[in-house]
Amino acid sequence: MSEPQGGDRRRRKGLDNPTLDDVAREAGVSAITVSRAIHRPDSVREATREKVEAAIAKVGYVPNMVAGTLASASSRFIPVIVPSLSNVVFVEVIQGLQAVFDQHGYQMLLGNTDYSMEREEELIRTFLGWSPTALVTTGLRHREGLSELLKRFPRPLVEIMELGQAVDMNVGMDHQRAGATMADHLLAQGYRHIVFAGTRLAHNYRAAQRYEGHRSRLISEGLDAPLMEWQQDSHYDLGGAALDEIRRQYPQVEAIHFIDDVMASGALLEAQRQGLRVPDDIAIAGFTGLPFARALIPRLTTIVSPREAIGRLAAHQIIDRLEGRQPEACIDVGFTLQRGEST
Amino acid sequence: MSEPQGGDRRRRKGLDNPTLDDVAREAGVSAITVSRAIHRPDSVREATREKVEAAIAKVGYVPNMVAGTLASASSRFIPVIVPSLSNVVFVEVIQGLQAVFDQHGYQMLLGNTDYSMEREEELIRTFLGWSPTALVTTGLRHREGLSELLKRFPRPLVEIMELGQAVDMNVGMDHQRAGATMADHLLAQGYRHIVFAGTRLAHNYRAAQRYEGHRSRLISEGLDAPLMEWQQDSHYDLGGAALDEIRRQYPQVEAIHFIDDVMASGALLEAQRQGLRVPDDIAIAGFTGLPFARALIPRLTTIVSPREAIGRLAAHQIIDRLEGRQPEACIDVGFTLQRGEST
DNA sequence: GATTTGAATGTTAGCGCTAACATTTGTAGT
DNA sequence: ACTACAAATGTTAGCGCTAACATTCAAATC
Repeated sequence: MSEPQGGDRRRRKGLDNPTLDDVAREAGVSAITVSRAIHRPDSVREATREKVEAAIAKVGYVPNMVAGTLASASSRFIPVIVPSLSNVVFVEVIQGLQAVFDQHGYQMLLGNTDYSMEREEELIRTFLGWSPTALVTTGLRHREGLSELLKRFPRPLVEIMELGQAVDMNVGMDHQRAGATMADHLLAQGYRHIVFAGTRLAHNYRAAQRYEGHRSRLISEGLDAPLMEWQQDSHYDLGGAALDEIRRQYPQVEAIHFIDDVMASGALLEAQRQGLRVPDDIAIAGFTGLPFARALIPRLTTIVSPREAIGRLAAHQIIDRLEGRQPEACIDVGFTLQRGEST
Repeated sequence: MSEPQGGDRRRRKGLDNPTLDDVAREAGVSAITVSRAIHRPDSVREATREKVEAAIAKVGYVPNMVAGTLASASSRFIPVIVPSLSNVVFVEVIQGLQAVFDQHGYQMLLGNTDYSMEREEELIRTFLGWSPTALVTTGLRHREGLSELLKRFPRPLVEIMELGQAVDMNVGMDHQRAGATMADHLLAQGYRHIVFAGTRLAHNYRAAQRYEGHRSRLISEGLDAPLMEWQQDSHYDLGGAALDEIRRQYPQVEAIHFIDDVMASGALLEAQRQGLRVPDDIAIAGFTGLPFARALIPRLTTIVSPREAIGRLAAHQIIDRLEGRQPEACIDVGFTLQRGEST
């Protein structure tokens, strides 16, 4: 009765939500005026804007972002690719990114590669179909085809976490130097039998870089730089198990340089459980600077990376670029050796 | 030369990426055939599909998801609204969701409310503009206007974390019962002076429900149920500070029931630092069941909630519904009291 | 009052894709 | 060969919005 039923034989479904046209009709203006009242309120007269706002409220209009994006050829999506969410580091980076993106009205699209470069390429290819405004991905190494694709991406692109030859912009730290710094610290403390304990280094190549830095220092002191590696994700329990295995394999070990604070904390607590004195019987060092690592007794010696800052800085590089400014293209966020009593 | 320059006076920019038409021309078929070859490969002849695939590779076609969504009135987006990413609980829920969504080709849109219901409404309204396939949000309480909007949302909707009167579907646990369970445990251990320590309970009302459960048990034993509350986010250091404040204010305190494992762990470690014996001088209980809480010495008594499972189950409810099955509408994931030596 | 000018609003034509219907092609049965 | 019918492909018309251009309107100037 209310609708001229059947009308044109060919009707599309839609969710029959109210559209711009409905608002326009209600407000007695044209659709484009409604669009302007929403997006650039200064470009319409105040009286018009008020009429439009009332009409929007009355019909319960929710803008269709998909149509807007298609028409304007630019979404407000920014995909963010990280290798893992199990690692707090990336969660904090994401929080930094999100805080800034939120403020500027951009929507993050989260992609998790689980440290697989194939998955990274797959994710990015899909995301490109959403006309993203910019792109954030982790690391400087990609599959060859992806690198090519990224080079052709005509919008801001930030590669985070490490430093080096970036496609576009870059925020991170020098992992090799971080590994070397910790090695120096351990050497300065007088330790000579130092084992590096890592997990999945083939995938987590940034951790492998830390080992490289560590190794080069030990070698240059004429020392061995043994590596113990586990093919599973870092975990507290694994840290405890690692302590045992390492002491069995290298009975004279004096210090263990762990891949991260999770493993190191697990080892530290296991040492206490076994009545080992830390650092006298065994010194333990981590990497990341997690809050609870500083709460442990003894406090864990670790390297603190400004994780949320990486996210914020990356987001700001993008926003700056989008707003026509010239951000620093490569930002070294640095790191800090945080001495605890565990070494 | 190659392009009829100027042609129509009115030309839109676009990113001039190759389109379906370009692929169609290259393959010598129509656009819709290409579309079908991509989305329902079984509906075209094998020879055609191969021609199309070759053409896609040749022109470097990337499907425009925005146009596809507009035309089909359904994206493959599923917004997920959580109150915080600082709390590991939600990170794990998200991982559960993501694992299942990934498998089925849905893209999560992450929204973070920071425990604000205004922000929740704002986020959901925006997300609705993306024609989402389904929706996941945290908690059963929403602003009034939002509840109305959700009731009218014609697609699968899951409210996670707690149990009760849901708009559509629901996965979670009974927080009041969890609080009561821990209170019972503490009472059974013989503690009579028990303090509940919480943070931002007005926002985090699920934690407030745990306190309610705790309180009702203590009251029914004729005991006081004092509450200490801090207006900041849970944190290790705050746990330590809380221990001090509580012992100052309630010198006879025997046990502290903390809002979560982070606070509890901070207190546990601070107790050790001060030479207090746990649980003899002070018993400490948490909530969540974080991995490292079990690594501490003594191990923390806590309540373990199946966090990743909540995510997985919610995602499966959605997928089931989308695929025409009839999932359980309300799933109680339960919880487990995990006894450590801290109580 | 006629003219200029900038601000406010309107008209038109797509953005790139897919639903719905239409047509052609292939395959079997008689 | 001739229908019968399904499978494969094509044609057409939008999805709801905004860019680009066109027009109208109001205030300012002569």
